[in-house]
Amino acid sequence: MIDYKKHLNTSQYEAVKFDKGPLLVIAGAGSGKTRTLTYRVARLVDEGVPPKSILLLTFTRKASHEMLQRASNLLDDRCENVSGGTFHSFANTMLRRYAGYLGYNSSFTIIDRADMENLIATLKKEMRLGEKDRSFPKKNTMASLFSRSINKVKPLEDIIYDDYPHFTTHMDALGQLYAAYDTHKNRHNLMDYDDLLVNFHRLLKEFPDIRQEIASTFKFVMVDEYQDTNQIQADIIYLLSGEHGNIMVVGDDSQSIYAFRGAEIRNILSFPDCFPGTTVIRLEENYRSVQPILHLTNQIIDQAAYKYTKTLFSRKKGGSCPCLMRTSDENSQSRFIVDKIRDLSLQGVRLNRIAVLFRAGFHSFDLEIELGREGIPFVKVGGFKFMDSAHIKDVLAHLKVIHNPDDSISWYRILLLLEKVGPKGAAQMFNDLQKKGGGYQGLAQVKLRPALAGSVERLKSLFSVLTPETMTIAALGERIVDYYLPILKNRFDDHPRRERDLEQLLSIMERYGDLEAFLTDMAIEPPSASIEGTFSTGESIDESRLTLSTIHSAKGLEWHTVFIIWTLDGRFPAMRSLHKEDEIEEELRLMYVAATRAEENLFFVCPGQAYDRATGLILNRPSRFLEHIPEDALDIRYTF
DNA sequence: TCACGGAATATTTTT
DNA sequence: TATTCCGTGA
Repeated sequence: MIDYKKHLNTSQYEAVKFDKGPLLVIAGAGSGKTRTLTYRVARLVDEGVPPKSILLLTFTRKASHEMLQRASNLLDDRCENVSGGTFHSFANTMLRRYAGYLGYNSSFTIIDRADMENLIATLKKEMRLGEKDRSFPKKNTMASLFSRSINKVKPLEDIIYDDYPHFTTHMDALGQLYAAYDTHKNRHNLMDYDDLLVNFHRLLKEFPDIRQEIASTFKFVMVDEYQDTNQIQADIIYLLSGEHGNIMVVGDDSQSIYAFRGAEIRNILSFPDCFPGTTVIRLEENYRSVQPILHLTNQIIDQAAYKYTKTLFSRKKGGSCPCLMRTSDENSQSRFIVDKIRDLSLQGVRLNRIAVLFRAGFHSFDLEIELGREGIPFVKVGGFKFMDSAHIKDVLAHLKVIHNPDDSISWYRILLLLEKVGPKGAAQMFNDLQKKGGGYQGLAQVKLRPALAGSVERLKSLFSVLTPETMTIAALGERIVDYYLPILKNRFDDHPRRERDLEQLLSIMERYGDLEAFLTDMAIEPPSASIEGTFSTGESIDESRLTLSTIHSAKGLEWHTVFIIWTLDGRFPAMRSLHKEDEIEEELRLMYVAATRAEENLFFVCPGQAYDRATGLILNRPSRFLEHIPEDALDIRYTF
């Protein structure tokens, strides 16, 4: 028997014991949110609710894994069978089953952000839009624009007018591109991340009996990080649980920092209106930080205009006052941190208990150089992704066309690898191959210029030996890698390292028996960024490294000592957010998230002045979020 | 039409 | 840092 009362505080216990109906848990930073969800899952299963009928939705695979793992440890293995996962993976599962209803084939391919961008860029070129126009948005920006329009459920025009007014001149072209992008996906059986949600939502909305079927399977619905849900996700939740109303959502409005991706803080703020009769429980005891840090973070978040009021408190005694350190310039900021880290090491604080956080990836460049010079080992998180590297994508493309022969993106990628084949050539060949019936049978019949014959022959013979019916995935992968190695060596100077990555990929393939499952996982639940082999060249994978991270990537984590750099007004909050009220609010919440990562020591660092290229202004004041904090909460010092 | 080199440029990113 | 875009020569 689990002794719930003993392991939980009063509010946590109340949430865990809560039975039926809508429940909103406002879980402050470090207040045991995961613990509460975990215990509730265990409790339900413990009391005989079939695990399959519990749906637990999260934003990351890691979070969902961790919770079910911990629930299993509490109770038993039954907890592993709880339904759910990430929103995207759940949507995917349902869509594979019902794709036909939406005019899709169930072997659709999921395309990632890079694929999305490349497809848009190719279409732009084909349609000859914005040629040689420097003011035309970059592919990255276009992808954001389109995605934003979907996630905010707003027409593209509104997005452009409101958020990207400098692109209004390109309105028509962008509209055409958007339409072309959409048609292309439909025609080639492709779905991007947004489509997974949108189409699942459509399925529930447009086919009531299917909704009924799905909704009746899940008697208890739980959602983690509710403040990060967007409109579509909230609608999905409503459609799934509106009828029985057994819905528990957990989140912290003060930590909503994904509005730029469509997250709607309104979802959590107005949850009680959506589900009448909602019980609200607040978790306000913080188990992470010492009281002086909470004293400060409470004051930071007090400046927010819209929020659920809550005041975090801690029983952790001691700790010193957080400090704002003003330095002369960027480099002295870096040197301050290096010195301080030296001090801390002498006091016995290990490097992996320290983090430096910043607003944007490039804010740490100078520091990285300084750390390198001083020989202080560090990891920068959020940067490089295993799955994004070209060589991995190249190999995967060959598998993808086996599963979905219409996958134009992968075909392009494959064909572009051939010598003397560029964008034009690839487009031509892909067209021909589709006319001949598509897929690799189509490829076999394509007639070619003699100059190309050689390399294409090799590709044809590769496909002729790839027989998914009789071969394991790893075996397919091996053939493909054999074929690909010469290309790899030709293209990349650092091929030895990349070759090792491919070995890794092959060993991941060993774990799968089903091609579709493998490809889906690689798209929406890829292996974590720091795959072994990428870092471990000789030296042991010593976990004693300093962490450098964007604040976004630091959410949910904690360290003994935290430095927040570039807390200069104009950098943080960023210049571009200053004229929009809700964007400033989000910057404030971001500052709050950053500061609440610290357990014992918290330093804000602010270089004396910096030039802002975009506006031509000299920035020289500390962040406005820190300016009005009384002296007893924030200690201001100078290192000139 | 392709391949390559150099210059310019930059929010944040769970899927 | 690293990615993207453009101009050049083959």
